[in-house]
Amino acid sequence: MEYAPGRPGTAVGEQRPAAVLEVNDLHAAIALMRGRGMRVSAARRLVLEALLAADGPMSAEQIAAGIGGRVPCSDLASVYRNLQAFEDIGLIRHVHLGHGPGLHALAIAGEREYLTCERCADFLPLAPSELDPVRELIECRFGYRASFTHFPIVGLCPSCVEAVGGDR
Amino acid sequence: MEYAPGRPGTAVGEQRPAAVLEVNDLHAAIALMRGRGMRVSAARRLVLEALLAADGPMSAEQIAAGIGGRVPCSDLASVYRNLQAFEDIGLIRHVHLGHGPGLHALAIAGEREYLTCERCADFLPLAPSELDPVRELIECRFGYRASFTHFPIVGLCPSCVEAVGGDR
DNA sequence: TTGACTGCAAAAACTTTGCAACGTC
DNA sequence: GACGTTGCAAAGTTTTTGCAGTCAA
Repeated sequence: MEYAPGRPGTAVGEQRPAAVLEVNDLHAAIALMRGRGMRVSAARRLVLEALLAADGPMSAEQIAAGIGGRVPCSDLASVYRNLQAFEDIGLIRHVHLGHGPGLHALAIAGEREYLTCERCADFLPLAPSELDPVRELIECRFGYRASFTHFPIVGLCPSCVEAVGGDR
Repeated sequence: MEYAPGRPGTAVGEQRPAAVLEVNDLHAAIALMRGRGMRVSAARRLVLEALLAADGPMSAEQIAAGIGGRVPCSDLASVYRNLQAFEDIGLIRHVHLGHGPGLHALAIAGEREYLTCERCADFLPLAPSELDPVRELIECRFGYRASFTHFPIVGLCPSCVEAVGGDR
């Protein structure tokens, strides 16, 4: 069974926050790479195209396999290296939605934080501002400044809450 | 969430058995095992002793190495199998405090939820009731019923908030 | 006695690294 | 032409599985 990323549930927070990077297409991403002194290779283009075509975070393996497996994409090791390089310049970020491989997504229009369901693996991307009240409550009570960009809030989504009943 | 490509036994977030009541010593744990039809072997005793002696969650490797490395403990594969078995009956649970191996702890006197620091790896165990206000806020706003037993709240601890300054 | 459990070995899943050849600037 | 990047191979880390022998009930 595959992890099946790229299927956000009922998007509560789909209003795009103020763009941080303005990376809204391949050319902008490439411009950013050039600006940082990175070379623009075919392998890197393919990684970016896969991420742009996806509707959610992808695993390195999915990216290496190419979009829908059609594209004879680059080597998995190169994909990992490039994901790291892209993350270093802030072009992408990765998130751990439960067990399994880390998932990568473009850092388009700023950060995303996640709620994810441990039962059905659905996830809900949010703009950080939407979780600010949660963050404030946690910092007020425990002093910790929480971030849900890299490790999400895990729990049961509304459907699964209903499915498993009121308890638990 | 559950990423389990052909790997039975990695189910995350399956409905767990009712929380273990007052497993506060080796005998109670053994009684629970017997009650569930499990055999009580030397290897299993060692795992339990290591967890009882620990002052926090342990990795499988630490458990296999024995308490302080003194005990010629059991095989790592058996440790993993037994941790799985113990978790199946609700005797222990495991948590992912950042990258690295999963960490295991007895489910003594109910659950523990965690806040963990992504900078210094410190963690703060809490009784679930302490996080109920956070849970309520999340469920009210997004419908998700969050649980921080398996994946903690990740962020910066008070010391690291101070160390990195006001901005993040 | 029986079959659950163990230790050992091997492998799977995910990720990183070394290196010679290649392709971008 | 220089050197950053690639693909291949190998290895590292964490966890799982197969198997024959062992041991708890």
